[in-house]
Amino acid sequence: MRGIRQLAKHLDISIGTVSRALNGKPDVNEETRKRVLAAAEELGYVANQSGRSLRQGTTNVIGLMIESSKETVENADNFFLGLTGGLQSVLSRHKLDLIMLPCPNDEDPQEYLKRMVTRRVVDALIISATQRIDKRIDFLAKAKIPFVALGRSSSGGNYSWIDLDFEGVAASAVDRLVAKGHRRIAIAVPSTDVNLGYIFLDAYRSALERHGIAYDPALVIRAKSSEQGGYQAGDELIRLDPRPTAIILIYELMAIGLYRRMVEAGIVPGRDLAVIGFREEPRARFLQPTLTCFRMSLRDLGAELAETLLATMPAYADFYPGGARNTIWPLELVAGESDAFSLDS
Amino acid sequence: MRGIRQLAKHLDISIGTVSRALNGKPDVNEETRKRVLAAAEELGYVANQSGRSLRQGTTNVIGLMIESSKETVENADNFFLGLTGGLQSVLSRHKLDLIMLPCPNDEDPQEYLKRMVTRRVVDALIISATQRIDKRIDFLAKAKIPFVALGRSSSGGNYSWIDLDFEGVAASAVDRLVAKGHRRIAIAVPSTDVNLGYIFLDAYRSALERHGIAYDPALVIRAKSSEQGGYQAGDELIRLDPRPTAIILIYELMAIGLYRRMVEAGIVPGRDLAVIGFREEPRARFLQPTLTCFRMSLRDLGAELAETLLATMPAYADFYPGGARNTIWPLELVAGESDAFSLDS
DNA sequence: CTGAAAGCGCTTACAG
DNA sequence: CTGAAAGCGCTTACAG
Repeated sequence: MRGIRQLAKHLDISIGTVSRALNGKPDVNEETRKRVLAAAEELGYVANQSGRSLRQGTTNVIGLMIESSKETVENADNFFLGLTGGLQSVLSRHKLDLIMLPCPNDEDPQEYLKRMVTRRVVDALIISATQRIDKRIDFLAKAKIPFVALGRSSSGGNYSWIDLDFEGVAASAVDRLVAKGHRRIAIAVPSTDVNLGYIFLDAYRSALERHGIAYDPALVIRAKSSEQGGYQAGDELIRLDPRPTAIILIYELMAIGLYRRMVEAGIVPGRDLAVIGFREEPRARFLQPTLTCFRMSLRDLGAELAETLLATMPAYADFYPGGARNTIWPLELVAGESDAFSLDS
Repeated sequence: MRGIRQLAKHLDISIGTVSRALNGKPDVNEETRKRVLAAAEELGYVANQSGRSLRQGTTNVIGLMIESSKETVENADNFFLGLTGGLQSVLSRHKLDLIMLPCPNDEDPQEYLKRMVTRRVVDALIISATQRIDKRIDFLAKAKIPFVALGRSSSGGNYSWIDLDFEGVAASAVDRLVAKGHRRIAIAVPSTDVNLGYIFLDAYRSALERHGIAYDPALVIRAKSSEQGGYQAGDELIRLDPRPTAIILIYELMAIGLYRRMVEAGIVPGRDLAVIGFREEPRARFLQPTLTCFRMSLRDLGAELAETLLATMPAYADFYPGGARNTIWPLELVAGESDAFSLDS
């Protein structure tokens, strides 16, 4: 007998009025509202979410799905935690809460998603690590669950997504290296089916062709997106003959492993090999020579994700007009020393 | 009219029976159960969680609270994601789901916790980053919400916690350094009020005294638990006169910044300065010389956390007898090259 | 401006 | 073994 009923009894007032007062409905006497608010505060009353959800048909919770596969865990860094601040800054305007949904390794991501969605734990979802073919997108679209994807995919039709500007990064990395005289430019891409690998590689290829440099599949190194992967990529790199004079990494932490392999081989990054990383990262900031890479605000990206998501939710679409949105998120070059030399050829 | 009612109508059976069949209650005809399960699968029916929660009074969801302050975001690494696998491996046995609750920076952790708890979004909680005085613990105890803390605190009475073996780590680090002839051993501890800083420092102090070495407050360097912090700690270290010959870091990523500062100063870690880090970390694995540090399984820790939590929940206590538990989680020394020299004195 | 009542989707005593 | 009914805690038309 705790809950709104008890609070109402305490105030000697009906539960309907209590509810209206608490929820800021206009048709409540200001005096009454104050009394209700004060009593709620005093007794520590907060509406039971299950009761609300059941009645309203919404949970007021937004889920951020995370695939906690071994590789993700090692590499996600604090990418996701970095997003939460921005996401919450927008969601809190609408009294929506954010929860993170870590998909267990041994559960199929689509099954997990389906379970969370059909159980109605969340009103809407943010998914990430989109695969080239991603069944989750089709499922969410079919189930009419509002969602936004962090990452493009070939799946689905007209859905909202935000993706990093892989094209811009690849183009500006290649441009920069070519301007410094490089012609044999290697690239490290993920060994998995994650869509960004394809996009990045395509963009690299186009950029090369724009400069009249033939695309050479031998210079594409597939590696894990980790330090270990960077070490392995370095290993492959030094075996290439003739050796590339530059390498573009899709994942900045690879630089740490790559540097280490280079040093072992007596190759000095920034002098014998130009290196360009991807996202600027506190962890890579201490590399020597400093890494040329690209900067973005995770917080701003989080906020944009939230707004894009809300735009797809009928209840909030009015605040964020425009409907389904597709955004390419720009990154800004941060010049370091790792590619600060020119080739004398 | 979707939901269990629709499913029941489809099967031409009562909703009560459908519910019992779905929930594995014994008093259901096997034939009926099969039909229900098949139909549920076919129609993609999953019980609405709000309905269940409201009726049962439980959500079957366990929350892992994360404070996403700027410092945590930069430093948490994948500590939390690393825990989720182990947590889920245990929780899934009881059909409990895990969600992560990121507390916004601008919200008081206790208020956030209170809101989540009173709204009944979760049945129980795992909290971390315990402060020396942590109001959350008192609140949860008073509200009778089952919880387990990752980290000890001076707050609260008899509650369940698991904490890393800071005493063991400090003792074995000091023992090892003393055995190699070090007497001036510095230590880097967090600049915040997080409880582990106090525990670690106390243990370091006792270990020194055990070896008859006087405790010197000047050798205690307060720094942020990050690479930047490591760099600053290094900066302070080289200003100390006489300079310490060894340093123990409470956070392994500090080693990256520390190394960098040492190299700038012409001091070679592993030759001129002995360094011992804390938790082994993929990120620090590529340091040269390799870092002496301590190993633990995040997955196992997650599993232990889950079992400890379930032991405090009336509905599950039978499976995990023993009541409130306090566990010191051991770490195993991984010898590296960063302290592999002896002082000739 | 307020109260009484319906009903969101489920589970679970209670009859039979 | 099954069905009919109550009720979990809320919000919201509907009267007044």
